[in-house]
Amino acid sequence: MKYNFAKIEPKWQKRWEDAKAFRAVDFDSKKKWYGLVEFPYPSGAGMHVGHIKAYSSIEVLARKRRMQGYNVLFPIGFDSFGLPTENYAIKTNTHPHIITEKNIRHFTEQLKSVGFSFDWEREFATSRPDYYKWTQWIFLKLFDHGLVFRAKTLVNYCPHCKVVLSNEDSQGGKCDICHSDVIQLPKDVWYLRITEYADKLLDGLDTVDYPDSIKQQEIAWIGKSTGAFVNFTVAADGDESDCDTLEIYTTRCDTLFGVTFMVVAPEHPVLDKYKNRITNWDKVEAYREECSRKSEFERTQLVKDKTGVRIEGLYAVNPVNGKKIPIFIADYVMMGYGTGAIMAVPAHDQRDYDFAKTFGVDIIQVIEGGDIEKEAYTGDGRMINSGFLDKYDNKKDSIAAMLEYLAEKGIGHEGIQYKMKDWAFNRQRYWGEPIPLIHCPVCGTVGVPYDQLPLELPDVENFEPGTDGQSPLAGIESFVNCTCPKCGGPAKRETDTMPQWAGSSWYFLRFTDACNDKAFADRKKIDYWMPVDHYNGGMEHVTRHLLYSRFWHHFLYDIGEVNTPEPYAKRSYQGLILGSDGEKMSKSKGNVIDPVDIVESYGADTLRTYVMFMGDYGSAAPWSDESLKGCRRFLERVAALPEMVSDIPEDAEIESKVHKTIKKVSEDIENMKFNTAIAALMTLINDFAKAGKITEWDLVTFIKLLSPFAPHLTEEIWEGLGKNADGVTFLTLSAWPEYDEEKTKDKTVRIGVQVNGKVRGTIEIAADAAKEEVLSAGKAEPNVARFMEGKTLVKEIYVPGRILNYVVK
RNA sequence: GCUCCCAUGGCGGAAUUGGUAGACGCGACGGACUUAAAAUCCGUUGGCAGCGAUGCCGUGCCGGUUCGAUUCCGGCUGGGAGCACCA
Repeated sequence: MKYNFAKIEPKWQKRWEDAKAFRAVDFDSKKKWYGLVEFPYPSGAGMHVGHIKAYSSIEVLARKRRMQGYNVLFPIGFDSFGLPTENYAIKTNTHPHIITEKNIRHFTEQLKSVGFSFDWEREFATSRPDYYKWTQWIFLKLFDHGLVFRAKTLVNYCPHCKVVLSNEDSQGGKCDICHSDVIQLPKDVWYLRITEYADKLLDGLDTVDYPDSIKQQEIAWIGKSTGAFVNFTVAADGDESDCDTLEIYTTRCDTLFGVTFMVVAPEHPVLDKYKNRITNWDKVEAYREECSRKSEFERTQLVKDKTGVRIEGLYAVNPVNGKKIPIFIADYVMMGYGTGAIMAVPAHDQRDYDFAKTFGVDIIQVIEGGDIEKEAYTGDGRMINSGFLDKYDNKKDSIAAMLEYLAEKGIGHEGIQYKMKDWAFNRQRYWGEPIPLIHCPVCGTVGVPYDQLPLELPDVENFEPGTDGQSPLAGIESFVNCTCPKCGGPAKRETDTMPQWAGSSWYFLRFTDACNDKAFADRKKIDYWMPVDHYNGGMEHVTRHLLYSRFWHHFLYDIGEVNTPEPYAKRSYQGLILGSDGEKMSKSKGNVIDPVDIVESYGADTLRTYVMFMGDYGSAAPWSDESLKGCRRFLERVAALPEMVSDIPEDAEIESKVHKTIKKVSEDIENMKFNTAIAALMTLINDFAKAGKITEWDLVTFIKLLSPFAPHLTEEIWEGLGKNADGVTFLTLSAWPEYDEEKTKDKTVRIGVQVNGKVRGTIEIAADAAKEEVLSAGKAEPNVARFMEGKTLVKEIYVPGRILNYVVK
């Protein structure tokens, strides 16, 4: 058979589609398997070769599962709200809706050309009202349960995109979309109380099958720490009656006796309260001003050189020893973590130490060890200069003792802090889900009634965000003005939209029931399909999409809408495909590979096989046209296999090799070791070539094993064997081969024979040979005998089937 | 700075979790076919020495445990990812 992929591939894609071969059947009695890939953002650039790799793993598993008799749900949709489309709309003055639908058509065509076995009947896009109706519905549920709140705080703001960003969207101080520097602005924004779910998100990790790297990244992002809140007293010089408490958070409350000053964040409200008491207010205000102009990036640059201003006219009192200590304002203390104020222990904290050295504050050592003349000592040791704590010599005991003391005196208590912050949720942009809230002057903030959903995104003339920091929706009076659902009085709509991540936070649920207009999904269907059995996606989503969607799902579980707290039973990730130069693919470097070009010139099967063969699935690997051709050569040899089939009796040796390959390929696919699965098939075809002739069973088994990787070619061979006479008995739905364990075992084994740990020869022995027999066979090996001659045998080690080692002196 | 991960031929990568290092593919070299090239097929391919059998060296570096270490432990060096003044 000549390998004409250009003819074969569209032919089978059409036949599978016509026969609805990959349709998932709700409530089927077969065991369900739900495989998920991160649905694409339909950008104008079209599909990237990285999409192919990301989707191929679950594709291979899904095809194997169908052959194993599972009822498989392998869906696809589009995550179609977002800034790139909106920016393109502004540039071309075309409605984002039109651009989006066009891009979706393009993506669909491209995905189909690769032959992915998606159930296209469940396709949807997050920007369509019948979908975002339910995104809004879930938002309202969050609102009803007190998980949506508005607060004026310092927020991350991208001046380029003119939009407020969440912490997750501004990792490393850079905007997630345009990569420009993010600045901090005080702004009134909507938050989702994800911190309420911090513990559930942490604990849930123990119940799921995620790689450690993913779990650790989520744990680090959530950043749970246990410590203590302690109340210090602040008072004005000369007027002790004018006092207040200043609460701090610390993880080392046992060092309280070493506190020599306090530091508050520049934005701390205590400053405003004592404005009239602060004698150097000019300096304090100037410093505040200076800090507010710095970007997050600048603020984290000067790690060594601490800046700050001493607050004159105020002092604090250390609650454990009554000592008066100075208070400073400095930007190394953040308003967003803890209480925005710290107790400074310069002897045992390097930042406090640097600050104390710069400002000439006392340093009192309270833990023995190190050399505090040079640097802060952060290790463990015996407590000193610490009153009742001096008897303790480790931090666990001293912290426990101090906590007890604080509780007894009523000056502090144990507490928990998280690095993760609440999710800033509104965006001052057009192309997103309208936030279904109404501002009523009488009733306050009121949710849009559920029966009025979806709150449709109105058409606007101009998609450009307003210079006043408002969404384009703010300019549409017919949208803004409404009546309050509670009191019926005039009210105004919220005009901001939801962030990019809203639609993807629950999309996997929609796939269980994509067309439902009564609920986000039918509960029975959720119960049948959920949780997702295997979810593959990129590492870049671990502290964004993965965290957000787990949060929403935990919430939906808590209000009784879904059957499990965790949405994904198993998560994996793919490594990047780099350009042939080893660099990350980018247009500017000119090293981008377009999957469509590869499909056209080499075929989808070659592309699919290659991305799975390139290397370890989880690692980055550079693209190589030469290696791609190697996979093409392999498939051409496969196409020629039927010519080798003849009516001969099964050769025992070949049969054993086929059984071993069934085992190897089956196990490797389960372990996502796709490269070695394909290597095993290459080895087998080499063995076939050496044998010259093979049986039809050999061939059929081979193409079944290869089928998940190269479904079109193998389907064509299957048809050529007359196995698809009815037109619907597809190879890709046939039974996965089973192996006979007995036949994977060799009758004889070659083992290495070592003398003092060095291999000196090999012997071939019966697999079940007795130890005595093997030991004498080993000694008989001429080269081994040469190395043992004249020496005394000290020890003989035989690991059956593995190694034989003689220790001689 | 902290946390985690990684290091194997000219290249991508294998190695049954302590048991013959380098599977499979690419590239390279030699040969067949061809007027020629491409394609295809056959052979060789970690380094050094040797006609060869074979020997020595070899999984970033130094040391340890072990009959035996790519695998385990300690210490370096180099690279990657994440977090980043988190109190």
